[in-house]
Amino acid sequence: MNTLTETLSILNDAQQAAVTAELGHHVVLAGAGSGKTRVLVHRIAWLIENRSLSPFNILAVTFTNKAAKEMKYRIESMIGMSANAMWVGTFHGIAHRLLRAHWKEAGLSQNFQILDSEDQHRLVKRVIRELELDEAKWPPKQAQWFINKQKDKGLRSDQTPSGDHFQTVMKKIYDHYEEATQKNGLIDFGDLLLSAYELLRDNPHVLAHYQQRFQYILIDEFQDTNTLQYEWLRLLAGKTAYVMIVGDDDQSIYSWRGAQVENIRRFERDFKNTCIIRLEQNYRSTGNILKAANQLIANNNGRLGKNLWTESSDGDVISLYAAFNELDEARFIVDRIKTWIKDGGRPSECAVLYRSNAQSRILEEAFLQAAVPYRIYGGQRFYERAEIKDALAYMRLINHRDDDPSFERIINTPTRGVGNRTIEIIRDHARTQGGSLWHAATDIVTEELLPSRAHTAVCEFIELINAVTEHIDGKSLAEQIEYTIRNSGLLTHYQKEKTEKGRARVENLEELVNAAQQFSEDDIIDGQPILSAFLSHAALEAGEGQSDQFSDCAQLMTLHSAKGLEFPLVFIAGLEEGLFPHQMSLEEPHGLAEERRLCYVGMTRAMQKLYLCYAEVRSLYGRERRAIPSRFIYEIPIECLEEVRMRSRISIPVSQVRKTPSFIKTENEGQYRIGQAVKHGKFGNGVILNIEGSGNKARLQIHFKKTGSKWLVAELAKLEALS
DNA sequence: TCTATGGTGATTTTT
DNA sequence: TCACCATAGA
Repeated sequence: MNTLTETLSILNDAQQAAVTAELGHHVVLAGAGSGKTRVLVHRIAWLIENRSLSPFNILAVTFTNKAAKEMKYRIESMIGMSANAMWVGTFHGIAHRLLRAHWKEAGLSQNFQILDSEDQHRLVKRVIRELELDEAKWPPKQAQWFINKQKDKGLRSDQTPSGDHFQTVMKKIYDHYEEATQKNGLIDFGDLLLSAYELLRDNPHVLAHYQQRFQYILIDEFQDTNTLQYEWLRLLAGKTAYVMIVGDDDQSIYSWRGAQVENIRRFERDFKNTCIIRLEQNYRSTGNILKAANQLIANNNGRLGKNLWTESSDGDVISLYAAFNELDEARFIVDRIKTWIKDGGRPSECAVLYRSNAQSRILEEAFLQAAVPYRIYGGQRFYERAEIKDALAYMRLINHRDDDPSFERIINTPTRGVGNRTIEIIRDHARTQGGSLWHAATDIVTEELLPSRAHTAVCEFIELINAVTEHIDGKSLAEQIEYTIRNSGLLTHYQKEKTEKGRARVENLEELVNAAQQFSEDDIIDGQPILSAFLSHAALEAGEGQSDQFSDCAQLMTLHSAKGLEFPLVFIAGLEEGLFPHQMSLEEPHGLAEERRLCYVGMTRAMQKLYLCYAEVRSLYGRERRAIPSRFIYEIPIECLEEVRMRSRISIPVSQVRKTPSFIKTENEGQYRIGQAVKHGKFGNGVILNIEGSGNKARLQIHFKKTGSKWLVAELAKLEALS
């Protein structure tokens, strides 16, 4: 296999060590831009060619579909054969596959459907209403968050501790939610993982089968794994599989959705004789950018330790622009991008990164005004659009009559005279008689329990679904969908909307038929009926946000969505206290450290040139506020920075601002630790957010449940430690 | 069933 | 400020 030996020689020592490491457990600490994917792909190829492992015995897990696809593609082009026997996928995708194959052992119905987060939100809302709870007091969002958090920890509703009133109510909502999903054969994202975990845990023969099969397991972005994913891995790996995890603790930016960086350390403990390999040579950024990023991240405590270096030159210094306000900031950025393009660069080589989506609007306007092509990442994805979800709800109901959320979604979409009152009657009937909404509706119709107009409307709906079901039988997937959207009245409904939006919706529906056409040729999943497979695909892979993804545009996105990407020219906008680091994060234990990692991720996206921007005045929620430059700016070595001055405006030189770094705080740990729960005589319970100094002289920033954040002197505060 | 109005509250996102 | 919601009224 010449290709492999040849390409091996272009890898650096650390990369080669990772690729050719003898079978065992490995942690690969892969810094930003250190060629992580390349190592993963080579490793797999090496295992197949030099250790004669069959692709069949390898499992590779990623977090996003995009990463999974890329990995699979690169492996196939490297080993020169199809890697279909190998399982490469996301945690959710693999869990889904397991559950389809073993639905019976997992206690699911054969045609279980996947709820995406919007579906989940609706269902939680429905449950809260049914429990007659005040929605203002018990926001569905919060309940949804609670439920997902429990599932991330591996807890079913009956396993969640009921403590105070809040816990008790949440638990009750979770309980009813779980009942509803089970009754309707539905499974949410968290449930996919949890059920897959329980499947392996409770079925020794299933577990043994997969343990025997997967002799080698690779997991990418390990810093993003949550408790449940970790336990699942432990279970699946058993005592025999070798596991290689790849990750970077400095790029852990998802702790707020359950990711546990500590899993990297746990791995070293739980998997015996683990060998650590560090990839520290960076192939992406210039020396200055790297030096600045290294220095910044050095302010965090408890790192696994890693220092990126590069062979490339220092390059340009980082430019810092103090904008007068956010408009000025946006104009400046667009102006510099215009210059970049004028000098022969491409728009797509430029990225503007920001902390919160709200910042994108002003930027967008500036791009529009200057006629520079741009694209905003994120936003609504294809399979999440209302019209697409409507169409899919029809398909789901056709596929499975007991899918209540789908029933509710389309019973009156397009409007067909089934009002709230009627739906309420159907719900009531379903509740008292048991069974699904569809079942209740057919009951009500045969027993003629409705006023005549509503009766006809419901009758027509039932007949419509039945007729469509019958008619599309035996047709191809695309034909099925096309027939359904045409005959359900959905297409006509959107065609009637004369707005630009309406036109786009019609186009999207047509695109859906197109997607179905392509699907039937590509993806065939383990004997699952094609429609069912397509519906799962739609839920698991929401698709790209925008259609013009390949055109040459400047890229606008949040710092979070920039992870994994790289651009020659990068701007980080809004480096201001309260915005970045965000106020909300400052009120959370370890929040600041994560914000700093986010900044690190942002900076390390830049290959050639990095701009940092902040506004001296920023309007937020309609109020103009004086902004303080972000502490992150001061954490960058001054020799890497150069302040940009614009025309007539006067800005404060960095050196001068630097004299008053009053907000720079160290996180020295002493008797107290960050995240610790404490009790104060007057303020009640709180959590330590920040520590300055040490011992009794230390000042503690504590976030109290009742009164918010306060700085207190440890000696005087008389705190009682709770944990 | 559609539209107007007012109250609310406002990070980060993948599956 | 603005977008999202729920509810009221035509």
